[in-house]
Amino acid sequence: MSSPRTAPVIVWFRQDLRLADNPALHAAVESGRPVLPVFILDAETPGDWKLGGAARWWLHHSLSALNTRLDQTGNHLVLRAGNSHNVLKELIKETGAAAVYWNRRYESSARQRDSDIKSHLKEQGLDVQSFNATLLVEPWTVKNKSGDPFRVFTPFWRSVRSEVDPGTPLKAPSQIQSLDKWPTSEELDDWNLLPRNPDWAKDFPDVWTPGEDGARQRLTDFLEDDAAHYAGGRDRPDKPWTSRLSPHLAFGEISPRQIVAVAESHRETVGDKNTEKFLSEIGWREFSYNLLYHFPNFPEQNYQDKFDRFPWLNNSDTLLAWQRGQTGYPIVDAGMRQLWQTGWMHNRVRMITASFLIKHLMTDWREGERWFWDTLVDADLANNSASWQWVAGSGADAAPYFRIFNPITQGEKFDPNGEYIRKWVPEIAQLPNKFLNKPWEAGPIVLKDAGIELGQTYPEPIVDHSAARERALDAFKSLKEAA
DNA sequence: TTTTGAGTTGTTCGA
DNA sequence: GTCGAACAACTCAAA
Repeated sequence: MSSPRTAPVIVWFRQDLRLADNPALHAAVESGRPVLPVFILDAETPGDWKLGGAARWWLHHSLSALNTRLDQTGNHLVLRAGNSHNVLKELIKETGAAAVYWNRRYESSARQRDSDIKSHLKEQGLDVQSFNATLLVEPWTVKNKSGDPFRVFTPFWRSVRSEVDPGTPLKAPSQIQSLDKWPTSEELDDWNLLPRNPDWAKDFPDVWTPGEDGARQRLTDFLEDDAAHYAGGRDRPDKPWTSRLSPHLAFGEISPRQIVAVAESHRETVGDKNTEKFLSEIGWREFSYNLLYHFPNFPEQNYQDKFDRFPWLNNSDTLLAWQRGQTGYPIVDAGMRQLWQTGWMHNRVRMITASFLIKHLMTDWREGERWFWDTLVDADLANNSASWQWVAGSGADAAPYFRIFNPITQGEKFDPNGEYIRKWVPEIAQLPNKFLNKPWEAGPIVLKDAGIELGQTYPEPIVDHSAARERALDAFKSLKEAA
Protein backbone atom coordinates (compact mmCIF):
# COMPACT_ATOMS: atom_id res chain seq x y z
CA MET A 1 0.00 0.00 0.00
CA SER A 2 1.54 3.29 -0.99
CA SER A 3 0.14 6.71 -0.21
CA PRO A 4 -0.01 9.54 -2.72
CA ARG A 5 2.96 11.88 -2.66
CA THR A 6 0.73 14.58 -1.30
CA ALA A 7 0.12 12.74 1.98
CA PRO A 8 2.08 14.68 4.61
CA VAL A 9 4.78 13.59 7.03
CA ILE A 10 4.21 14.56 10.64
CA VAL A 11 7.40 15.65 12.40
CA TRP A 12 6.78 15.29 16.10
CA PHE A 13 9.01 17.79 17.89
CA ARG A 14 9.89 16.99 21.50
CA GLN A 15 13.30 17.84 22.97
CA ASP A 16 14.79 18.77 19.62
CA LEU A 17 13.49 22.31 19.11
CA ARG A 18 15.72 23.22 16.18
CA LEU A 19 15.86 23.02 12.41
CA ALA A 20 19.60 22.43 11.96
CA ASP A 21 21.02 18.96 12.58
CA ASN A 22 17.57 17.57 13.15
CA PRO A 23 17.49 14.08 11.58
CA ALA A 24 13.72 13.56 11.81
CA LEU A 25 13.00 16.88 10.13
CA HIS A 26 15.73 16.27 7.59
CA ALA A 27 14.27 12.90 6.61
CA ALA A 28 10.80 14.41 6.33
CA VAL A 29 12.03 17.14 3.99
CA GLU A 30 13.98 14.58 1.93
CA SER A 31 10.85 12.48 1.50
CA GLY A 32 9.47 15.16 -0.82
CA ARG A 33 6.15 15.17 1.02
CA PRO A 34 4.50 18.13 2.73
CA VAL A 35 5.70 18.44 6.32
CA LEU A 36 3.50 18.96 9.35
CA PRO A 37 5.58 20.00 12.38
CA VAL A 38 3.78 19.47 15.66
CA PHE A 39 4.58 19.93 19.32
CA ILE A 40 2.37 18.14 21.82
CA LEU A 41 2.07 19.35 25.41
CA ASP A 42 1.54 15.96 27.01
CA ALA A 43 0.87 15.91 30.74
CA GLU A 44 -0.59 12.43 30.58
CA THR A 45 2.30 10.03 30.10
CA PRO A 46 2.44 7.81 33.18
CA GLY A 47 5.72 8.02 35.09
CA ASP A 48 6.76 11.24 33.39
CA TRP A 49 8.48 13.94 35.36
CA LYS A 50 6.15 16.86 34.73
CA LEU A 51 7.90 19.94 33.38
CA GLY A 52 9.07 22.24 36.19
CA GLY A 53 8.19 25.90 36.47
CA ALA A 54 11.45 27.31 35.11
CA ALA A 55 11.47 24.81 32.26
CA ARG A 56 7.92 25.84 31.32
CA TRP A 57 9.13 29.40 30.94
CA TRP A 58 11.93 28.22 28.67
CA LEU A 59 9.63 25.96 26.67
CA HIS A 60 7.28 28.86 25.91
CA HIS A 61 10.04 30.96 24.45
CA SER A 62 11.72 28.05 22.70
CA LEU A 63 8.48 27.08 20.95
CA SER A 64 7.94 30.67 19.94
CA ALA A 65 11.47 30.76 18.49
CA LEU A 66 10.95 27.45 16.69
CA ASN A 67 7.76 28.76 15.13
CA THR A 68 9.59 31.85 13.91
CA ARG A 69 12.27 29.67 12.31
CA LEU A 70 9.62 27.50 10.65
CA ASP A 71 7.85 30.59 9.32
CA GLN A 72 11.09 31.52 7.56
CA THR A 73 10.92 28.22 5.66
CA GLY A 74 7.32 28.73 4.55
CA ASN A 75 5.94 26.37 7.15
CA HIS A 76 4.76 26.66 10.74
CA LEU A 77 4.32 24.84 14.00
CA VAL A 78 1.09 23.19 15.11
CA LEU A 79 0.52 23.11 18.86
CA ARG A 80 -1.77 20.59 20.54
CA ALA A 81 -2.19 19.63 24.17
CA GLY A 82 -3.21 16.16 25.27
CA ASN A 83 -2.26 12.52 25.19
CA SER A 84 0.47 12.17 22.56
CA HIS A 85 -0.96 9.05 20.99
CA ASN A 86 -4.46 10.50 20.70
CA VAL A 87 -3.21 13.79 19.29
CA LEU A 88 -1.16 12.01 16.63
CA LYS A 89 -4.14 9.85 15.68
CA GLU A 90 -6.33 12.94 15.35
CA LEU A 91 -3.77 14.73 13.17
CA ILE A 92 -3.39 11.68 10.94
CA LYS A 93 -7.16 11.58 10.52
CA GLU A 94 -7.43 15.32 9.85
CA THR A 95 -4.62 15.53 7.31
CA GLY A 96 -4.32 12.05 5.81
CA ALA A 97 -0.68 11.90 6.93
CA ALA A 98 1.19 8.84 5.73
CA ALA A 99 4.21 9.05 8.00
CA VAL A 100 5.31 10.13 11.47
CA TYR A 101 8.95 10.91 12.25
CA TRP A 102 10.52 11.87 15.55
CA ASN A 103 13.83 11.98 17.38
CA ARG A 104 14.28 9.49 20.19
CA ARG A 105 14.07 10.11 23.91
CA TYR A 106 15.65 7.94 26.58
CA GLU A 107 13.59 8.35 29.75
CA SER A 108 11.85 5.16 30.72
CA SER A 109 8.29 6.56 30.51
CA ALA A 110 8.93 8.23 27.15
CA ARG A 111 10.46 5.06 25.72
CA GLN A 112 7.47 3.00 26.76
CA ARG A 113 5.05 5.53 25.29
CA ASP A 114 6.99 5.95 22.06
CA SER A 115 7.31 2.25 21.40
CA ASP A 116 3.56 1.76 21.99
CA ILE A 117 2.80 4.57 19.56
CA LYS A 118 5.23 3.21 17.00
CA SER A 119 3.82 -0.29 16.98
CA HIS A 120 0.20 0.91 16.85
CA LEU A 121 0.80 3.35 14.00
CA LYS A 122 2.78 0.78 12.06
CA GLU A 123 -0.15 -1.61 12.37
CA GLN A 124 -2.24 1.09 10.71
CA GLY A 125 0.17 1.01 7.76
CA LEU A 126 1.98 4.27 8.51
CA ASP A 127 5.63 4.89 7.89
CA VAL A 128 6.99 5.52 11.40
CA GLN A 129 10.65 6.30 11.94
CA SER A 130 12.71 7.50 14.88
CA PHE A 131 16.17 9.07 14.83
CA ASN A 132 19.01 10.10 17.11
CA ALA A 133 19.21 13.87 17.52
CA THR A 134 20.28 14.10 21.14
CA LEU A 135 23.42 12.06 21.77
CA LEU A 136 26.82 11.44 20.26
CA VAL A 137 26.29 7.78 21.05
CA GLU A 138 23.08 6.02 21.93
CA PRO A 139 23.43 3.97 25.10
CA TRP A 140 22.93 0.54 23.57
CA THR A 141 25.89 1.03 21.23
CA VAL A 142 28.56 1.50 23.94
CA LYS A 143 29.76 -1.54 25.84
CA ASN A 144 32.93 -2.40 27.75
CA LYS A 145 35.06 -5.38 26.83
CA SER A 146 32.89 -7.70 28.88
CA GLY A 147 29.87 -6.55 26.89
CA ASP A 148 28.35 -4.63 29.83
CA PRO A 149 27.43 -0.95 30.04
CA PHE A 150 30.13 1.28 31.50
CA ARG A 151 29.69 2.40 35.09
CA VAL A 152 32.80 4.56 35.27
CA PHE A 153 33.14 7.76 33.31
CA THR A 154 36.75 7.71 32.14
CA PRO A 155 36.75 4.35 30.35
CA PHE A 156 33.32 5.21 28.92
CA TRP A 157 34.50 8.48 27.46
CA ARG A 158 37.80 7.03 26.22
CA SER A 159 35.85 4.38 24.39
CA VAL A 160 33.48 6.93 22.85
CA ARG A 161 36.31 9.24 21.82
CA SER A 162 38.31 6.51 20.14
CA GLU A 163 35.48 4.62 18.46
CA VAL A 164 32.84 7.16 17.57
CA ASP A 165 32.97 9.74 14.82
CA PRO A 166 30.22 12.23 15.62
CA GLY A 167 29.92 13.08 11.93
CA THR A 168 28.95 16.29 10.19
CA PRO A 169 25.89 18.18 11.44
CA LEU A 170 22.94 18.39 9.03
CA LYS A 171 22.13 21.79 7.58
CA ALA A 172 18.85 23.46 8.39
CA PRO A 173 16.40 23.21 5.48
CA SER A 174 15.74 26.61 3.89
CA GLN A 175 12.37 25.60 2.43
CA ILE A 176 9.92 23.17 4.01
CA GLN A 177 6.94 22.21 1.92
CA SER A 178 3.73 23.13 3.61
CA LEU A 179 0.24 21.56 3.62
CA ASP A 180 -2.57 22.86 1.41
CA LYS A 181 -5.07 22.62 4.21
CA TRP A 182 -3.63 23.40 7.61
CA PRO A 183 -4.95 21.71 10.77
CA THR A 184 -5.84 24.00 13.67
CA SER A 185 -3.25 24.92 16.23
CA GLU A 186 -3.77 25.92 19.83
CA GLU A 187 -2.41 29.27 20.98
CA LEU A 188 0.87 29.18 22.84
CA ASP A 189 -0.33 31.86 25.25
CA ASP A 190 -3.29 29.71 26.20
CA TRP A 191 -0.94 27.05 27.55
CA ASN A 192 -0.04 29.36 30.43
CA LEU A 193 3.57 28.27 30.49
CA LEU A 194 4.69 31.68 31.71
CA PRO A 195 4.46 32.56 35.41
CA ARG A 196 2.03 35.27 36.51
CA ASN A 197 1.24 36.65 39.94
CA PRO A 198 4.05 36.85 40.63
CA ASP A 199 6.14 36.85 37.50
CA TRP A 200 9.24 35.37 39.11
CA ALA A 201 10.84 34.96 35.69
CA LYS A 202 10.84 38.68 34.89
CA ASP A 203 14.65 38.87 34.99
CA PHE A 204 15.24 35.68 32.99
CA PRO A 205 15.35 37.46 29.60
CA ASP A 206 18.33 39.52 30.83
CA VAL A 207 20.29 36.28 31.10
CA TRP A 208 18.80 33.96 28.51
CA THR A 209 17.84 33.88 24.85
CA PRO A 210 15.91 30.64 24.30
CA GLY A 211 15.81 29.23 20.79
CA GLU A 212 18.10 27.91 18.14
CA ASP A 213 19.65 31.28 17.23
CA GLY A 214 20.32 32.08 20.89
CA ALA A 215 21.95 28.69 21.34
CA ARG A 216 24.30 29.14 18.42
CA GLN A 217 25.20 32.65 19.56
CA ARG A 218 25.86 31.40 23.11
CA LEU A 219 28.21 28.73 21.78
CA THR A 220 30.25 31.09 19.62
CA ASP A 221 30.38 33.76 22.35
CA PHE A 222 31.66 31.13 24.76
CA LEU A 223 34.28 29.78 22.38
CA GLU A 224 35.49 33.23 21.38
CA ASP A 225 35.46 34.94 24.76
CA ASP A 226 35.61 32.46 27.61
CA ALA A 227 36.65 28.95 26.59
CA ALA A 228 40.37 29.78 26.73
CA HIS A 229 39.92 29.95 30.53
CA TYR A 230 37.91 26.77 30.72
CA ALA A 231 40.22 24.14 32.21
CA GLY A 232 40.93 26.15 35.34
CA GLY A 233 38.24 28.79 35.17
CA ARG A 234 35.16 26.60 34.94
CA ASP A 235 35.22 26.32 38.73
CA ARG A 236 34.90 30.06 39.26
CA PRO A 237 31.30 31.14 39.85
CA ASP A 238 32.38 34.80 39.89
CA LYS A 239 33.54 34.56 36.25
CA PRO A 240 31.59 33.95 33.02
CA TRP A 241 33.84 31.05 32.10
CA THR A 242 31.35 28.23 31.72
CA SER A 243 29.41 27.65 28.52
CA ARG A 244 25.87 28.14 29.92
CA LEU A 245 24.65 25.93 27.10
CA SER A 246 22.80 23.56 29.44
CA PRO A 247 19.24 24.85 28.88
CA HIS A 248 19.79 25.03 25.12
CA LEU A 249 20.95 21.42 25.19
CA ALA A 250 18.11 20.33 27.44
CA PHE A 251 15.54 21.56 24.92
CA GLY A 252 17.54 20.38 21.93
CA GLU A 253 18.06 23.86 20.49
CA ILE A 254 21.58 22.70 19.70
CA SER A 255 22.96 19.19 19.36
CA PRO A 256 26.11 17.75 20.93
CA ARG A 257 27.27 16.97 17.41
CA GLN A 258 27.04 20.66 16.48
CA ILE A 259 28.86 21.60 19.66
CA VAL A 260 31.69 19.18 18.94
CA ALA A 261 32.03 20.45 15.38
CA VAL A 262 32.18 24.12 16.38
CA ALA A 263 34.47 23.41 19.35
CA GLU A 264 36.88 21.58 17.06
CA SER A 265 36.93 24.54 14.71
CA HIS A 266 38.05 26.76 17.61
CA ARG A 267 40.59 24.28 18.98
CA GLU A 268 43.56 26.28 17.84
CA THR A 269 42.67 29.48 19.66
CA VAL A 270 41.04 27.80 22.66
CA GLY A 271 43.85 25.29 23.16
CA ASP A 272 43.88 21.51 23.44
CA LYS A 273 43.56 21.34 27.18
CA ASN A 274 40.55 23.66 27.35
CA THR A 275 38.90 22.00 24.36
CA GLU A 276 39.29 18.51 25.79
CA LYS A 277 37.98 19.62 29.17
CA PHE A 278 34.95 21.22 27.55
CA LEU A 279 34.25 18.18 25.37
CA SER A 280 34.51 15.93 28.40
CA GLU A 281 31.60 17.87 29.93
CA ILE A 282 29.60 16.93 26.86
CA GLY A 283 30.85 13.44 27.64
CA TRP A 284 29.36 13.60 31.14
CA ARG A 285 26.00 14.31 29.62
CA GLU A 286 26.42 11.27 27.38
CA PHE A 287 27.43 9.20 30.39
CA SER A 288 24.36 10.34 32.35
CA TYR A 289 22.11 9.23 29.50
CA ASN A 290 23.99 5.94 29.42
CA LEU A 291 23.19 5.41 33.11
CA LEU A 292 19.57 6.50 32.72
CA TYR A 293 19.02 4.12 29.84
CA HIS A 294 20.59 1.08 31.46
CA PHE A 295 19.19 1.83 34.93
CA PRO A 296 15.76 3.31 34.23
CA ASN A 297 15.01 3.95 37.95
CA PHE A 298 18.03 6.16 38.36
CA PRO A 299 15.91 9.30 38.98
CA GLU A 300 13.87 7.65 41.72
CA GLN A 301 16.01 4.97 43.37
CA ASN A 302 19.41 4.71 44.97
CA TYR A 303 21.65 3.01 42.47
CA GLN A 304 23.44 1.42 45.43
CA ASP A 305 20.60 -0.08 47.41
CA LYS A 306 22.47 0.05 50.69
CA PHE A 307 21.58 3.73 50.65
CA ASP A 308 17.97 2.71 51.20
CA ARG A 309 19.02 2.36 54.84
CA PHE A 310 20.56 5.83 55.11
CA PRO A 311 19.20 7.62 58.21
CA TRP A 312 17.95 10.78 56.49
CA LEU A 313 16.66 13.46 58.84
CA ASN A 314 14.39 15.08 56.22
CA ASN A 315 13.68 18.14 58.33
CA SER A 316 11.25 20.40 56.48
CA ASP A 317 12.47 23.59 58.20
CA THR A 318 16.08 23.17 57.13
CA LEU A 319 14.96 22.10 53.65
CA LEU A 320 13.00 25.33 53.37
CA ALA A 321 15.96 27.40 54.57
CA TRP A 322 18.09 25.73 51.91
CA GLN A 323 15.53 26.37 49.17
CA ARG A 324 15.18 30.02 50.15
CA GLY A 325 18.92 30.66 50.44
CA GLN A 326 18.74 31.28 54.20
CA THR A 327 21.17 28.72 55.61
CA GLY A 328 23.62 31.27 57.02
CA TYR A 329 26.40 29.87 54.80
CA PRO A 330 26.98 32.61 52.21
CA ILE A 331 28.21 30.47 49.31
CA VAL A 332 25.24 28.11 49.73
CA ASP A 333 22.77 30.98 49.97
CA ALA A 334 24.31 32.75 46.97
CA GLY A 335 23.87 29.64 44.84
CA MET A 336 20.30 28.98 45.90
CA ARG A 337 19.34 32.59 45.20
CA GLN A 338 21.06 32.61 41.82
CA LEU A 339 19.02 29.52 41.02
CA TRP A 340 15.75 31.11 42.12
CA GLN A 341 16.37 34.39 40.34
CA THR A 342 17.88 33.18 37.07
CA GLY A 343 16.80 29.53 36.74
CA TRP A 344 20.41 28.43 36.71
CA MET A 345 23.32 27.85 39.08
CA HIS A 346 27.03 27.61 38.40
CA ASN A 347 28.23 24.00 38.40
CA ARG A 348 30.74 24.35 41.22
CA VAL A 349 28.04 25.88 43.40
CA ARG A 350 25.60 23.11 42.46
CA MET A 351 28.03 20.68 44.03
CA ILE A 352 28.47 22.79 47.15
CA THR A 353 24.75 23.35 47.69
CA ALA A 354 23.92 19.71 46.96
CA SER A 355 26.59 18.45 49.33
CA PHE A 356 25.28 20.83 51.99
CA LEU A 357 21.71 19.58 51.67
CA ILE A 358 22.66 15.92 51.66
CA LYS A 359 25.51 15.86 54.13
CA HIS A 360 25.15 18.86 56.43
CA LEU A 361 21.37 18.74 56.58
CA MET A 362 21.13 14.96 56.01
CA THR A 363 18.27 15.38 53.58
CA ASP A 364 17.44 12.70 51.04
CA TRP A 365 19.04 13.65 47.71
CA ARG A 366 15.67 13.21 46.02
CA GLU A 367 14.37 16.33 47.79
CA GLY A 368 17.17 18.35 46.22
CA GLU A 369 16.66 16.65 42.89
CA ARG A 370 13.00 17.65 42.95
CA TRP A 371 13.77 21.27 43.84
CA PHE A 372 16.34 21.57 41.08
CA TRP A 373 13.90 19.96 38.67
CA ASP A 374 11.35 22.66 39.38
CA THR A 375 13.70 25.65 39.43
CA LEU A 376 16.32 24.94 36.76
CA VAL A 377 15.75 26.09 33.21
CA ASP A 378 18.12 23.30 32.17
CA ALA A 379 16.30 20.54 34.07
CA ASP A 380 17.33 17.30 32.36
CA LEU A 381 16.32 14.00 33.91
CA ALA A 382 19.55 12.19 33.09
CA ASN A 383 21.92 14.94 34.19
CA ASN A 384 19.94 15.93 37.25
CA SER A 385 19.56 12.45 38.68
CA ALA A 386 23.10 11.34 37.86
CA SER A 387 24.54 14.46 39.48
CA TRP A 388 22.49 14.17 42.65
CA GLN A 389 23.38 10.51 43.06
CA TRP A 390 27.00 11.40 42.44
CA VAL A 391 27.02 13.92 45.28
CA ALA A 392 25.10 11.59 47.59
CA GLY A 393 27.59 8.83 46.90
CA SER A 394 24.70 6.50 46.08
CA GLY A 395 25.44 6.55 42.36
CA ALA A 396 27.44 4.46 39.95
CA ASP A 397 30.94 5.49 40.87
CA ALA A 398 32.40 4.51 44.22
CA ALA A 399 32.36 7.99 45.66
CA PRO A 400 34.22 8.33 48.93
CA TYR A 401 31.72 8.87 51.72
CA PHE A 402 34.11 11.33 53.35
CA ARG A 403 33.89 13.77 50.45
CA ILE A 404 31.96 16.46 52.29
CA PHE A 405 32.40 19.93 50.87
CA ASN A 406 33.38 22.55 53.41
CA PRO A 407 31.10 25.48 52.52
CA ILE A 408 33.50 27.99 54.04
CA THR A 409 36.72 26.96 52.32
CA GLN A 410 34.96 26.21 49.04
CA GLY A 411 33.66 29.78 49.00
CA GLU A 412 37.07 31.20 49.84
CA LYS A 413 38.76 29.09 47.20
CA PHE A 414 36.43 29.53 44.25
CA ASP A 415 35.05 33.02 44.91
CA PRO A 416 38.29 34.53 46.21
CA ASN A 417 37.23 38.15 45.93
CA GLY A 418 33.69 37.52 47.11
CA GLU A 419 32.12 38.96 43.99
CA TYR A 420 29.70 36.09 43.55
CA ILE A 421 28.54 36.17 47.16
CA ARG A 422 28.19 39.95 47.21
CA LYS A 423 26.07 39.86 44.07
CA TRP A 424 23.57 37.27 45.32
CA VAL A 425 23.66 37.94 49.07
CA PRO A 426 23.75 41.74 49.09
CA GLU A 427 22.84 42.08 52.76
CA ILE A 428 26.36 40.98 53.72
CA ALA A 429 28.17 42.74 50.87
CA GLN A 430 29.85 45.21 53.24
CA LEU A 431 31.70 42.46 55.12
CA PRO A 432 35.45 42.29 54.51
CA ASN A 433 36.64 39.24 52.57
CA LYS A 434 38.06 37.73 55.73
CA PHE A 435 34.58 37.17 57.16
CA LEU A 436 32.50 36.98 54.01
CA ASN A 437 32.26 33.20 54.14
CA LYS A 438 31.84 33.06 57.93
CA PRO A 439 29.95 36.11 59.17
CA TRP A 440 29.44 34.48 62.58
CA GLU A 441 33.16 34.83 63.27
CA ALA A 442 33.13 38.58 62.74
CA GLY A 443 33.08 40.61 65.92
CA PRO A 444 30.23 42.97 66.86
CA ILE A 445 32.06 46.02 65.55
CA VAL A 446 32.80 44.50 62.16
CA LEU A 447 29.19 43.34 61.87
CA LYS A 448 27.84 46.73 62.89
CA ASP A 449 30.10 48.50 60.40
CA ALA A 450 28.78 46.19 57.69
CA GLY A 451 25.20 46.90 58.68
CA ILE A 452 24.53 43.32 59.71
CA GLU A 453 22.59 42.01 62.66
CA LEU A 454 23.07 38.27 62.66
CA GLY A 455 19.82 36.44 63.11
CA GLN A 456 17.93 39.51 61.89
CA THR A 457 19.32 40.81 58.60
CA TYR A 458 21.14 37.56 57.78
CA PRO A 459 20.70 34.15 59.46
CA GLU A 460 23.00 32.49 61.94
CA PRO A 461 24.32 29.25 60.39
CA ILE A 462 21.58 26.63 60.67
CA VAL A 463 24.11 23.92 61.48
CA ASP A 464 27.66 23.98 62.77
CA HIS A 465 29.98 22.79 60.03
CA SER A 466 32.22 20.52 62.12
CA ALA A 467 29.38 18.96 64.06
CA ALA A 468 27.35 18.42 60.88
CA ARG A 469 30.36 16.86 59.18
CA GLU A 470 30.88 14.40 62.04
CA ARG A 471 27.19 13.55 62.07
CA ALA A 472 27.26 12.81 58.33
CA LEU A 473 30.42 10.71 58.60
CA ASP A 474 28.79 8.63 61.35
CA ALA A 475 25.69 8.14 59.25
CA PHE A 476 27.73 6.99 56.27
CA LYS A 477 29.76 4.66 58.47
CA SER A 478 26.56 3.11 59.76
CA LEU A 479 25.78 1.95 56.23
CA LYS A 480 29.03 0.09 56.10
CA GLU A 481 28.68 -1.55 59.51
CA ALA A 482 25.14 -2.71 58.92
CA ALA A 483 26.10 -4.34 55.63
C1' DT B 1 43.53 -15.98 35.02
C1' DT B 2 45.00 -12.86 38.41
C1' DT B 3 46.87 -8.69 39.84
C1' DT B 4 47.33 -3.97 39.83
C1' DG B 5 46.61 0.86 39.28
C1' DA B 6 43.72 4.58 38.25
C1' DG B 7 39.59 6.80 38.63
C1' DT B 8 35.92 14.97 37.86
C1' DT B 9 34.97 17.84 41.26
C1' DG B 10 37.41 16.94 49.14
C1' DT B 11 38.84 17.70 54.07
C1' DT B 12 41.43 17.28 58.05
C1' DC B 13 45.32 16.33 60.74
C1' DG B 14 49.87 16.29 61.98
C1' DA B 15 54.66 16.62 60.73
C1' DG C 1 52.37 28.02 55.48
C1' DT C 2 53.03 23.43 52.93
C1' DC C 3 52.69 18.58 52.25
C1' DG C 4 51.56 13.78 52.58
C1' DA C 5 48.60 10.48 54.61
C1' DA C 6 44.33 8.84 55.82
C1' DC C 7 39.68 8.53 55.11
C1' DA C 8 36.52 2.98 51.54
C1' DA C 9 35.07 0.75 47.84
C1' DC C 10 34.06 -0.77 43.22
C1' DT C 11 34.78 -0.80 38.08
C1' DC C 12 37.60 -1.45 34.24
C1' DA C 13 41.44 -2.42 31.45
C1' DA C 14 46.19 -3.19 30.99
C1' DA C 15 49.95 -5.92 32.45
